[in-house]
Amino acid sequence: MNRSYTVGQVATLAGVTVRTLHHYEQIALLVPGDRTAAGYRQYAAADLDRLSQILFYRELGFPLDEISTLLDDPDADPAEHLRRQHTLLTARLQRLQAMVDAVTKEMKAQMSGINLTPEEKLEIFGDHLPEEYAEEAQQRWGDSAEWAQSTERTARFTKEDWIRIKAETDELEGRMVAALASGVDPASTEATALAEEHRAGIGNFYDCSFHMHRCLGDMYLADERFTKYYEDKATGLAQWLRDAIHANADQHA
Amino acid sequence: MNRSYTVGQVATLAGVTVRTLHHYEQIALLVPGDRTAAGYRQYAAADLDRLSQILFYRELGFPLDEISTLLDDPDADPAEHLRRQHTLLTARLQRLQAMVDAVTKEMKAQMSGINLTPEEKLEIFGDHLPEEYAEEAQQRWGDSAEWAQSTERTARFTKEDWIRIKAETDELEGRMVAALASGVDPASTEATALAEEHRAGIGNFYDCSFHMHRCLGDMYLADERFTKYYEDKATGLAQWLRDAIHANADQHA
DNA sequence: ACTTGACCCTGACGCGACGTCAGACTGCAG
DNA sequence: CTGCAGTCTGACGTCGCGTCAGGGTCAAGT
Repeated sequence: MNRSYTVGQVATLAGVTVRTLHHYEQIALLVPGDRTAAGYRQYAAADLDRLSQILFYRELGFPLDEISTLLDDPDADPAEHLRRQHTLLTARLQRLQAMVDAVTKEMKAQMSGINLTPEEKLEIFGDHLPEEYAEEAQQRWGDSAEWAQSTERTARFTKEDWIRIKAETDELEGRMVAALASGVDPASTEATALAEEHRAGIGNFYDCSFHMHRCLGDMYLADERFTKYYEDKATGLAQWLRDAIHANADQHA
Repeated sequence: MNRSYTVGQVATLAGVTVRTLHHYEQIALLVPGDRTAAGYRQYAAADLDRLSQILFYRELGFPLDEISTLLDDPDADPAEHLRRQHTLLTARLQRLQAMVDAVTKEMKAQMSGINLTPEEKLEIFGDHLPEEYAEEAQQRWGDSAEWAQSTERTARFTKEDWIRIKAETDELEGRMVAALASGVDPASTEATALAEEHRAGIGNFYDCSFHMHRCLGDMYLADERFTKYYEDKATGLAQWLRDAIHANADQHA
């Protein structure tokens, strides 16, 4: 019965350095269950167990303090962790797959003598935040028909498409800000026209029904990241847009 | 013709901060082609191109100075980079896949009430160096019959098997060190007996012919990592073992 | 012409996650 | 009882930036 392990043993088992284990104890991430009379750390099986979890999340890029809170969360049963880990991994797999695709695409392009523009190359790595959004979005809506439509359409987007869409969106949002600033009622025809333009813009990605548009509008208030996006443009814009969307949908009911 | 970009533009395009670009210039990793009269950085298309490469290798965990040497290598045509990137990516994909497998395995185990030992859990993350070896090994020998045999056999290894094999290897290498230290001629029967034991040990993983054993022995000298492994045990051991292996193979020719 | 606000510059310090000594103690093998 | 490998606790170093501070620049609006 191998009951406990020394730092060195744990280190070699886990493929980390002794210093790392010292560090993990200092920040109270992994405190060995016991000590010998001479002060030697004694790691128990449960400690190794925890360490494996730590290393897992670490490999996925989590900061150590977040790992702490994750693992010390009292209402997180092991199965919960496993499920989370599984989804995290599949997300990473998709990201990697995207990188593979990008590289193969560039290989093809190079072989046929075409040179991609730097913007095109950067698109893969560039949209890191949108990329994270995409991961989560897929977890939420990955099985919806709209999602499939969106990925299908965006796959055919050229660089010019992206630039155009970005410009259109910016311009539209600018007019919304102006409308809000000059006190336009979200229920007014001017506002609902803007909302309808918004819905049309989404049509670039997938067919957005009025009902779905309502849901989106609600989410702009419910999800703080969307809220922040709009509130950063103008305070009250998230609410205003949501109301305009609903008014527009009412009109078309 | 959008000829040059400001830091901010590059930053948003690439999804990094301005500070990062400043940093990359400080360490001479990415120096913008030009500056305006006022001292503003002006990034050209080639700079963006280089940045995308940088971000690629960075995402795969390369330290920045290594990226420098990689990208500044004069005899590395773009196609070379693309090939390297592709292989790196597929390697990572396999690693991730292994993690996925491990997690699913643990999920299964948990559902059936069996609890894996911490050692088993750590094996996935623990062997990080061996893991990297494995990646490269697969790139080198991934299509050989021996590789298939090896993965097939190791897949059936239990924890006890690993411990036993490790112990056996350590013990054998200890006797080799002793033989070398006491001046045993690598061509002597004592040395060839050790070499034969070494070959038998490899038999744990795959059937190792004398010819293949020769190749392995040569590689211990050719590949610096293997060399280091043996030289760390005793200076001259790599050469000694290689000679003993060849002498043993000669004997059985 | 003037202001304003967004963007840019150069230091310089801070931080997370360890690496890497130094100096001293411990445990076990021969 | 003498090595020598393993362990201990500070403490400083490193890498890849984040985050101010203090000051110049640029395009737009008035």
